[in-house]
Amino acid sequence: MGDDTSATPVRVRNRRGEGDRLRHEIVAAAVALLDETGDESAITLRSVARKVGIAAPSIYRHFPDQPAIMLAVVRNDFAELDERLGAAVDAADDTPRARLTALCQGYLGFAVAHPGRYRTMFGGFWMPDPDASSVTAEDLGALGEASMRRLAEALQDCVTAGCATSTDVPADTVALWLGLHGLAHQRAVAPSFPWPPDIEERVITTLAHFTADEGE
Amino acid sequence: MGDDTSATPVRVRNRRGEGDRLRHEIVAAAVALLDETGDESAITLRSVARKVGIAAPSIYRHFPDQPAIMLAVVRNDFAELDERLGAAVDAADDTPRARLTALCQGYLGFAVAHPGRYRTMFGGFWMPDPDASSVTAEDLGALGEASMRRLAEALQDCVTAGCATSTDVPADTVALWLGLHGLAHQRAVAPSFPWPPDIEERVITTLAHFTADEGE
DNA sequence: TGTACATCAGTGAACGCGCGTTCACTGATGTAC
DNA sequence: TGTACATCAGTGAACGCGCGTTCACTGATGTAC
Repeated sequence: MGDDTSATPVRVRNRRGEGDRLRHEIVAAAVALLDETGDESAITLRSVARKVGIAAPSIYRHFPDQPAIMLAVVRNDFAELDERLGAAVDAADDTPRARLTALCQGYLGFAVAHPGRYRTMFGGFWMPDPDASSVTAEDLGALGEASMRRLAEALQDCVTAGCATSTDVPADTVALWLGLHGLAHQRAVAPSFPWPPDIEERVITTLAHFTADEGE
Repeated sequence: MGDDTSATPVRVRNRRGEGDRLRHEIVAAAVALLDETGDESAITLRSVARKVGIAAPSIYRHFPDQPAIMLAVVRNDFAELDERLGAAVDAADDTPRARLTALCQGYLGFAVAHPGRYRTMFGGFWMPDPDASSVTAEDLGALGEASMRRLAEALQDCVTAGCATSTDVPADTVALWLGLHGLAHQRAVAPSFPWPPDIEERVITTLAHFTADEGE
């Protein structure tokens, strides 16, 4: 009945030259599905199309296949993580130790705030077959490099300033990250486990090799 | 014609009272699928039935639904992990430090040997909806308790013997396990990452809080 | 200013697939008499 | 020892579902002349 006033939001087609806006809507809808369900398998081509309010084939104008949507989602999430880490460092006291601590806490905070995203980024759910999808191994390997670099620099600063002991900063950076990841991941996966209240501090302080002569 | 000698293995029906044997065949087939593909989503009710060589509905005589198969697989894997940890401790030198180290190495060795199993056990892929499946939260929570206890006891022995410093053994056990898990999990998920060669030793030694006065 | 036309954003119907699950069944095996 | 029968292990066909992807298309929008 020509119900323009219907409660159902009617999508207005983008104007010429603005077709790229749908791309962002698609990624945003996929991220929203992930946040709502906490389950990356809820992101299907058809569920995303439904969420955006378009026909399923319309997605192909913007993504070559379904894994390409996932890659866009994960890239988006890594960019947000890196942004959060940057903000955490900026807000911290200007000592190497405080900045490294803030970085680690920011990382863990991201995982607590977005467990579904964290599992999708780091959980290894999503290992697309390179022969059958448009996503390459290089696409995947490049993810998270920026955040790892932040961690390495912060730890190096601590060592240089003498507030952390490490004979091999790159290797200890990896070890520190593994501890953070183990905690972030397992809290996302098993939130009902009886986590010790000071587990964050315990993991960070131990793996950062902070020297004892500086207080918290 | 009447090819009893056919190359295709023809399943012989179990005799009366031996129907439980099929249950084990089903679990074994599911584990084999996991080992071959490294992907727990390859374990479907139908793929398992195909692997065993039975009709799909035959599974329902032994499992109420598909998640019940997964639970049986995961329980089987946790039992094997615990067995491996027991063997690792038994084979180690009889010092607390050597035994804790062997335990940690056994844990990591299991993950390297069976990355698909490890990801299925600890990856959080498989969080069945309790309303829609026969698997309960208690079923899941009980998994891995035995192995965690082993770790706690070994760390306590180290502290008692004075070869590790810890003011809170339960919490430090969790932290140690998180480091092991982070490494095991991330190596299973991203094997192409440039892992430092001594990363295992680095993680174990740091998180176990070993005292310096004893050599490797 | 008017109009034909190319371009662009998005659609609707259909495909084949594998999935979990149901139903009524088959036929061999052991058991009671 | 023979036989009727209950039990048990497993089957075959079918269901409805959501998926990714393809195809030929529609109709609004901007542009060239």
